[in-house]
Amino acid sequence: MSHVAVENVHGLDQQLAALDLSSADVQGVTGRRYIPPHLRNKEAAKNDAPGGWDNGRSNGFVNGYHDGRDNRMNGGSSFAGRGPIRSDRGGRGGFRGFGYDNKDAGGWNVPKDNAYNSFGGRSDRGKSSFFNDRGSSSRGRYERGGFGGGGNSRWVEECRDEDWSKPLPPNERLEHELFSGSNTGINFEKYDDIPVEATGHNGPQPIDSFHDLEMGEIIMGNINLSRYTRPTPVQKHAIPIIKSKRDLMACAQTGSGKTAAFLLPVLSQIYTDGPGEALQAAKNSAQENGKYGRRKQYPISLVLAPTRELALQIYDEARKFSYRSHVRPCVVYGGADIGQQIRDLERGCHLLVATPGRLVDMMERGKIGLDYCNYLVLDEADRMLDMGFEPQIRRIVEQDTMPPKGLRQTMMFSATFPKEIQILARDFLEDYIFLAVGRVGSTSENITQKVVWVEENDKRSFLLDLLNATGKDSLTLVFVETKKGADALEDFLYREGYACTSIHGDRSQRDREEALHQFRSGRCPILVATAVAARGLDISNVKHVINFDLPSDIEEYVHRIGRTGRVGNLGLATSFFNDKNGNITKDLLDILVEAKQEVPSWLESLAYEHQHKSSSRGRSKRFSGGFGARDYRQNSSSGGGGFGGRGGRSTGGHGGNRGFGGGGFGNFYSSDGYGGNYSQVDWWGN
DNA sequence: AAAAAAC
Repeated sequence: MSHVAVENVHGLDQQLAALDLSSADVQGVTGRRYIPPHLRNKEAAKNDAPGGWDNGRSNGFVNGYHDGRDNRMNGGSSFAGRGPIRSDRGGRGGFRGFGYDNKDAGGWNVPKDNAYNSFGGRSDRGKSSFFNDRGSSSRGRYERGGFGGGGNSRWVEECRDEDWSKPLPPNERLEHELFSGSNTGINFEKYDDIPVEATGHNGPQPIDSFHDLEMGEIIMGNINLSRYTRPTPVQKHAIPIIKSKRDLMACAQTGSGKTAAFLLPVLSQIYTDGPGEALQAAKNSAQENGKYGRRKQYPISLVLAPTRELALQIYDEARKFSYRSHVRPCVVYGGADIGQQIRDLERGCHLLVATPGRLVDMMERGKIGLDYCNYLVLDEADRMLDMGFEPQIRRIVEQDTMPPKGLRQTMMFSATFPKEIQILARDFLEDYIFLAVGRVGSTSENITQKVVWVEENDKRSFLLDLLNATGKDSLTLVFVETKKGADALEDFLYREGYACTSIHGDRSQRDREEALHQFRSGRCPILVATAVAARGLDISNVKHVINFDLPSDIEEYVHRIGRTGRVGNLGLATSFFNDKNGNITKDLLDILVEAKQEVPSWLESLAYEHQHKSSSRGRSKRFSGGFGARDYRQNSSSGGGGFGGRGGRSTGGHGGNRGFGGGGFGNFYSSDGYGGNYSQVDWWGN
């Protein structure tokens, strides 16, 4: 294989040295011969690794993981010598029953009970006999509740003549809970010159300040509490578009504030307009079904997301911006107790965040009616409309009681939006404005992107070196392609003494949420993840995203690395590339060039080879099968443009790699059997 | 040869 000849120039040691990590305290690189970290200092490990924490790495820290960290105390003696505890795994730490279980005991919606206190201060509310029957401990939570309060006639009366534009009284405890998070403020000042494209007739002027538009007392109050100073570029444009009741397809870079870009104007509009017909519908449902527990909710706004954790995250944002309002946000998603979710819905639901499957379930159970849903948001819209999700979206949007397009307002957001999916998306939009902030599908220049050649067998060793070079207190997100691969890598890292956890679709929802929590909190600063964590998740302090396995399409890559470098912060993304990744070569190269990143000359050469060997490759495979007769390939962004066709591109100037670009290197690869492989392989079948 | 999304 090609590796033989590459080794001297692009061996692991040289590549590591070139990575330029901030605390590049990488071992085993000094000598000529690369020594895998887990084979180094085996003797020393026995002596200087008390408790086995750093398992042979004697440079004083293991991934910034201190002996003094408090997770150590959770370990029983049985963990001596085995590394940190994974408190999210039942079998490992014996630690379950502390964290999540505790939360569970109080009901997963405990925070929402607090949210409901936003109705507090009205001592006359919700004192139904139903809740008063309960024991004192639960009454404390429920008696300030509002709409869900059981007695229907009272509830109906209370809902009458409410002015939704006026804030409800503050609640200090809830306010603290919602807004004490650390990184709510977004600093996007330096992006004023970002290119913006808005097409569609009569688009409104962008705003420059949150005060430029009348968003109402409640929204402005919550913006202040969130410490938002100025709108981000996507917010500047999307907010006035949504406020002027236009449909919208919006593309903006990862981490640029898309969630608030739709939540703020939608909620603002709901506060201004009030509940309208939805209130009457819920009232009727309540009257027809006298018993508590039979009521159907008619949300005014629906937000759909492709993963459960993202839905949860959007819901958490919605809680902030609905503080002190009459709007009660809810979230429903699979893998969690549906009974709990139903009970929560029945306490009132005006803005619903959902994953598609569970929402369909709720609709079929008669718990949710979309008849009065005036606002529909598809977050990560290209994912929501791809082959896996499209039927469910049509089921929800087109084949039920939701108002048709034109009557409802539809908004779509994503960082990537392949042309093929944009065409599909038009089915759901009416007279929409297309908004592109930055170039669609491009990456933030705040992210330093590195691509390194690593053979499969070297990946683990290389990963350990990267982890060891990562500073303390910074989070590292490691993406793999398969769920099995995630488990295997997590086990490996665990055995090597790293505080890590994992998230993927085969883990229980409880474990998934716990893993994310452990990662977010820094307790487990390494998270091994599949695509489930690629999109939308906003985790502060992710310093390094590692593509242990590169994804097969470039959109996935863009979203993955977008977990770092958010809201103006700097981030690092390192991708392991080898001859299994030929399918992404060209698109990856384009992304690197566009984001003004250093391009390894071997990647350039490979892209050139690839272009020659198979001209019709691109992202087409994702779209060629699933959409019937329509030709979605016509716009494939990866089809055109030859190697030499990229204007203004310098092929030299890549430092140490100079001299290996150009035809010679490429010829070497192809003569070595590399190229021949690629023209044949269809990556997930055929 | 995959991930995700309901039970």
